[in-house]
Amino acid sequence: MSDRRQTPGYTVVLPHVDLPAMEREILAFWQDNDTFARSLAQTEGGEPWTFYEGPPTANGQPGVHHVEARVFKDVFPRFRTMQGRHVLRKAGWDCHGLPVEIAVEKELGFNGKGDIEAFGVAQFNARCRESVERHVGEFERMTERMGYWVDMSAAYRTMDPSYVESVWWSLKQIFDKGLLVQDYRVAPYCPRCGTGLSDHELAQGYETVVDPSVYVRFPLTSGPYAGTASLLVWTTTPWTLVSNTAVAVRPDVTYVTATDGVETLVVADPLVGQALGEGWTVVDRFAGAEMERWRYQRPFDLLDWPAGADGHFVVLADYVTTEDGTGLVHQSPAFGADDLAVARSYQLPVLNPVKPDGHFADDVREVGGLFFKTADKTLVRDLEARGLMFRHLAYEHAYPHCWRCHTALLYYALPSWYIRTTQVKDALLAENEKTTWVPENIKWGRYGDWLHNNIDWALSRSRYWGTPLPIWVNDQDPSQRVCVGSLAELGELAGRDLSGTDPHRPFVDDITFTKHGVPGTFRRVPEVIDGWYDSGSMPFAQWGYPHAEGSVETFERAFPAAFISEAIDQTRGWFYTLMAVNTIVHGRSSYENVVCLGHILAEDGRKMSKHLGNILEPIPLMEEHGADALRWFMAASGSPWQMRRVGHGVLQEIVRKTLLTYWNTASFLTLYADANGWAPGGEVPAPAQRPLLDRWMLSELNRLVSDVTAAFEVFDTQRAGRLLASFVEDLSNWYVRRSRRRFWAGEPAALATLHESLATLTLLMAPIVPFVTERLWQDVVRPVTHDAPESVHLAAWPQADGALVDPQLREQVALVRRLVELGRAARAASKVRGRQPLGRALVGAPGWATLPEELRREVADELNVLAFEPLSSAAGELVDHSVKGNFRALGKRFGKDTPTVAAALARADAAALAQSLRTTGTASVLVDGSPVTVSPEEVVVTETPREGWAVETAAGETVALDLTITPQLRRAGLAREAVRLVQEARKASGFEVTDRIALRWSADGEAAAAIEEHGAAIAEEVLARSFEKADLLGAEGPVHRDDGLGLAFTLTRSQQ
RNA sequence: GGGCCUAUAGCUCAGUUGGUUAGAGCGCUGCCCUGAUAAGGCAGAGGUCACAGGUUCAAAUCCUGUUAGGCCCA
Repeated sequence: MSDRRQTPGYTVVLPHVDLPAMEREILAFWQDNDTFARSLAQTEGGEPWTFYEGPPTANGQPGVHHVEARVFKDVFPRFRTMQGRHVLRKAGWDCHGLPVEIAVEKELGFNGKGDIEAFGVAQFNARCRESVERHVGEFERMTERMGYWVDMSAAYRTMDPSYVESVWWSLKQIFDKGLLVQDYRVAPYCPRCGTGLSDHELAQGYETVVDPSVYVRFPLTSGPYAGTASLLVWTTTPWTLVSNTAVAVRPDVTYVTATDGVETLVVADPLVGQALGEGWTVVDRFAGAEMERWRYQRPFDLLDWPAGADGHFVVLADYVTTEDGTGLVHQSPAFGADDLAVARSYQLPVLNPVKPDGHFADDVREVGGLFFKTADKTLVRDLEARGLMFRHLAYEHAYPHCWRCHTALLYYALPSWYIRTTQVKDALLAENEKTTWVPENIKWGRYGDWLHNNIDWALSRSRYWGTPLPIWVNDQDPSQRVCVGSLAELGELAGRDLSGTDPHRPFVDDITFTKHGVPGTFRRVPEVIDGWYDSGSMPFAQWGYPHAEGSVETFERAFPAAFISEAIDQTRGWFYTLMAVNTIVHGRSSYENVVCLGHILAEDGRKMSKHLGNILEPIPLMEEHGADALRWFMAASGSPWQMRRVGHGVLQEIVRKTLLTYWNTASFLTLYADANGWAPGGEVPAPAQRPLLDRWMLSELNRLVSDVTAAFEVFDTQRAGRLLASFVEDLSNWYVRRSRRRFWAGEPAALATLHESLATLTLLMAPIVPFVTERLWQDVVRPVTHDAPESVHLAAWPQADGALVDPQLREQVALVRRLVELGRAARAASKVRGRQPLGRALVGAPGWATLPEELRREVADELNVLAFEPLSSAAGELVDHSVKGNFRALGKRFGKDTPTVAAALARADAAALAQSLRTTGTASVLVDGSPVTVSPEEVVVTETPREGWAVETAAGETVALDLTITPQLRRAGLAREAVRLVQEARKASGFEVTDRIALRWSADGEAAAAIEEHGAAIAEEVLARSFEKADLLGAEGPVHRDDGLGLAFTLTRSQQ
């Protein structure tokens, strides 16, 4: 690989590293050694842990948000693989759908379906296919660079014939169950272009227009007001009154009858004034629910009502509002989605007198042949002539128009194919019940709510690039329909070999067949299906199930998935279709655990968009900071299930705080192991024989193993990341820092402890940051471990050794670190620099008395003090005591008397109380005149010395420093000062940390005395072979001087 | 209009089963330390924990409502 120094032991890790360059080397290493495939081969016999890849739509460039889900799709499979599970990872690409078509239309400069038809569907679809293949390449590069291990060579593509045939097979299952049906669907529709519009298209075409606003009387013919009152109905589309079917009211709204003395009208109570104006008196009030099925006389009699069909009565609907109009909404199911839904629930007919070109059918009386909008005038005149018009105004509002030709759109019922998911709603809810959602609230919230409000799945699309709906209809008797489950089956029906036929439009459109003895020809319906159905079919279609050889076995082994993960927008998308398709086809959902991620925002908190210019592209981002940094961010920064901002700042911080700290700890290990010729495997004391600090580190390590494992088991990468980061911090900034001298000396226990910690840490971090852990595995673990696997990703997940976990030691080291913090604060406040040794410190803290001497020395060392005395040993009159209640403990025992007891404690004689607690373990206070006994856990006693000390105290713990500096202490301080100057000079002269030196020095007075007194110690500390006082006049090499200390010296590299 | 999420320091975010000085990192200022580190330590500035009620001896935490932002659906 690069210029690394090989030694018999470790490969020395240099402190400075170019992480992105290192990652490229690792990618080559994995490729050369086929590591991913080996990890699968190695776990072949293991219990499967099934993962499904939700196929990204291969449309447009991959973005940073694609990295997010892909990190999760990689972390858990890597984790499970290390645990010995067999985790198949088959890539997939979603190829069909409107987004692809729109992108191609844009490339070709097209302007709608007419252009596509003129261009030719075959050529158009070929362009779509080409576009998909182009974008798949970009996704593959991003996937590769980020280290997402997924088998792209065997990727499923939803446009592949075997995939399409498998989807056909599943549709046939649904068709045979009677759940795939044709019905009407109301959608925005342009009568001039003859096409439906998507929501996206709709949004860009609103124009302000003036429409008639009419209030029309519908005389009641049944119910309590039959013949005496009329419903008052408001609409801005008089032309839809021709096909009026019902009037909707809201069941929980109060309605009234009101009269002006001449007539009586029914309106919603809140709208009486607004709808009727002045001069009306309310006669009666009733709930909307009471009005159900009151019949009325329909406004126009221009259409023949279908024989046997009901209609023209009041229906109940929750979508009715009392914001405008009259609270009574005219229903025309062919021209409103809400109307259609209501009509379905009341089994009302769908009458559509308007032809697809926007003109009334010729056989409609009076307005036959008129354009729908033009008919308004005629109809309004007619209503006025018959006395049904209550009020007629001009109404200005935004109305959707075709963005291409500016024709007013109409909401129009088009025949459409549905899957009756409402009929399997209970099964879906039951499947959801069995599913584990992360985060949990999605299950009952966003997703559960969606299931509860389930509506039938509108499956068909009047488009070109999609899985063709495999239904052939008899052109003479449309009730005869055949759903085809494969090309072979179609070939049999058509009487010719169709294998090798592209199962897309227009090729399948050309295939027709007849049935013996049945008049008419079967022709395919023109629609393709929703691309979401394709992706929902992936559990079986990715194997070509059931047609492809071996697909049945493969499918059954890998169904359902243990784990899937996508962003939150997939609740209504893939999470739903995956559950819905498989619940209908296979009788159960296809996943057990689902991790649902929040969205990724730009650094400015907004969505990334070209328009805003705040896009971060994934590959450049990874080339700048490294894929590991981006992966760590995705897995562990903030809450992955909430939306998060990504930017350079946060990635730099991850690199500096976590990845480089980890790296440099390894670098430190190899530096001193190399310097001392040490490698693991030799004589090393057993953990129990090692110093307490080592045992503490190993205790933390084994805790970490179980905690991180537990976090991964419940898919909590955030927690795993926090645990790992704080371990790295402890290892580097406490364990290594505190143990430096032992490393300089090459002490096996220290080196072994650090090695063991790093080796295990590397395994634990491998799923999240596979690159840097691989590098260190190769340099720090593999060369010194005779049976080490070739890659960290082929290694087994570590097991915690509970015997090494020592909770008491954990507490004690935590105390040590708190005391060090207090001591440092005291020093900072006293302005005595850390290099100046102090004679003694007083410590007052629960737990100090039992703290092992070894750990007390840690405190002494950090604070540079020579000795300790317990605060409590100082005579009472030198120490102030204060006592405070521990509310947490008191609250449990005293409940609502807690404040009283706390107040009593605060009033009590603190010194006596402390004394009693110290000697007898309990103390007594008077609460409301009666004595109450408290334990040490229930009070916080703080002891502070009165005078002459530098004191810091917190939460009942005190450190006090004796600031008296004797001449002896001063000389020791000067010696330390001299050491620092020499070390600085060593560094400035570019010496290696292991170089021996010859030192010549000169000084006067106290400095000279200090250096002579501590000469041997100084020499040892700075690795001086020779250490002599000399006249430096005319000395060779540069003379280092420090005027403050009055010291001058030269140093030269000593040979051996 | 409905469902869900979010609101804590200038910024990014922690904050366990409610417990009395609300934390960390980044950034800023000053000082200190340095035989690994792009590091580290101490101190300072910076908070009415969105708002209003309620429950409780005790609320950032539980409940209700409001406001603002986001996502999805109508």
